[in-house]
Amino acid sequence: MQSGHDLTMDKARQTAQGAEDAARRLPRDVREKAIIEGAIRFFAENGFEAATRALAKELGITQPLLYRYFPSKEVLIERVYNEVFVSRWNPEWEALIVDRSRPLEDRLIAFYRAYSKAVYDYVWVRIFVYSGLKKMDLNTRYLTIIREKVLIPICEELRHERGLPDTNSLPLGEDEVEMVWGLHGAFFYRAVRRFVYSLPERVPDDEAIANDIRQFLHGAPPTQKKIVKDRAKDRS
Amino acid sequence: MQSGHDLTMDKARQTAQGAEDAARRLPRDVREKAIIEGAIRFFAENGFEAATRALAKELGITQPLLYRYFPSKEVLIERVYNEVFVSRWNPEWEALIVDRSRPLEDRLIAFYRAYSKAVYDYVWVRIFVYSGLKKMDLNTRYLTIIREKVLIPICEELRHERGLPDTNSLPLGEDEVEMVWGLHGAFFYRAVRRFVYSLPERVPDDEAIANDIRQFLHGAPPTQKKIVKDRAKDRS
DNA sequence: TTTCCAGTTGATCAAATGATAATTAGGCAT
DNA sequence: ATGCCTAATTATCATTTGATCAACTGGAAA
Repeated sequence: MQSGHDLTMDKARQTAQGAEDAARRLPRDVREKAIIEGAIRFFAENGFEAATRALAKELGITQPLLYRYFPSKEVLIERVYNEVFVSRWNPEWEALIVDRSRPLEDRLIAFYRAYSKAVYDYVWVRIFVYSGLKKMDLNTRYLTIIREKVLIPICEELRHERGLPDTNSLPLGEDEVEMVWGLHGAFFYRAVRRFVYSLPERVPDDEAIANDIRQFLHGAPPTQKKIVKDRAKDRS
Repeated sequence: MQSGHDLTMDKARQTAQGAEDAARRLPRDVREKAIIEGAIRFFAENGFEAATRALAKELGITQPLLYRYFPSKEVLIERVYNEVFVSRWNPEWEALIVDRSRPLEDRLIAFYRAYSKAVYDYVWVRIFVYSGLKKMDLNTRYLTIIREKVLIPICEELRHERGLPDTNSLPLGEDEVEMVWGLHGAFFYRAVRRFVYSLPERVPDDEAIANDIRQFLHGAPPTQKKIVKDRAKDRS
């Protein structure tokens, strides 16, 4: 098989070998970036237990070269985390949620659509789930931010929207926050279905998200009123 | 440290060593069961890439013994899947959803509470997510069942509830099913938060589930009516 | 051209891993 | 008590894995 191949391949191998060709002898920073981006895709696909040799192969380089750029696999993985998570959170989103010059429905749709552009992403979702299973505090920290910067503000806007007491006179109850976790779950589980369980996207995201929000806002008031009433009773 | 311990430990070690004592020389079927149950907990915690030696240590046995009971690691993992998934689906649940002698709200709350008893479980959730990341068709198959046996029936009940045309005269649209995926996502994401991301259970499950359902049922009609109306228009 | 240096590779190590074979030892039937 | 059957262990193998090091290479500077 492949008889006489070797001679003709010898030339070709230099430009296209393995999955992607990796133009030999790159400047340091270019090669470093190539490794990181390759590592992101590779670990998102195969998990962090996957072998560095396989990563190198996919990059079209040899395995020891990785160690010229990163002192250990662990450090490389750390870099992958940073690259994927740190710069995908846009602080403007926080202001968007509490901008009372617009209807709440518009704000929430705008926020979750914008957020989906950053987060409905193969690499993001899988690396987030992988690191969650590994019990990295990264996830806990991230979800704490979600809670503080997204869910609780939404709770407060909901209170305001319905003319209910603000959170100073009546602190938020866990069940109120849990209610909004429901919205967030509907939103995030869509990405999990697609990127973890490989189910197809059957409804365009923007449409599905708008439905999520409308449904949430229509459904919330009764639950919310009940919760607040119960809490007011408990406190007397 | 531990001076003179060795002598007294010698006896104790026979009954309690490592994490759990593993009473030497068990009958074949008992040991087999012990291995499987240990493997379930072990792989749920550490993922399927984890080493068989670590598993053996946790079981209080030696690693080669595993191979007296299972020809390969892969076969053992297969057994773990079966043990965790096959027998946790209760066909009675399907009947419960479509039992029109009860209010839909009651049925859905009853179903999701019962389902949560089987599925809000450290082992179940983590193994399901692990196998999803590995792209086992197991997950796709399972979620197909969820779709057919749970989500679509709920859609049909919703149509009936609101006096809308049944699915024979107007087939279900993907967006209608997607809407119910939202409920399911709120439900399942609660378990992911707890067992994958290690967030605390802040609201009792039964209560949170009842809120999910009530909110869903209050929020669904407008969305649903809009969807059905749009579809009727498209078909003309 | 020659020198030099940074990018890259091939060879290799030590530890870990899945798996196997030979050996030991516990408990039941006789 | 004795001997047999088989559960369980010890020792070991081949492969894989993260990591290291000396040698090679190609282009820019002298």
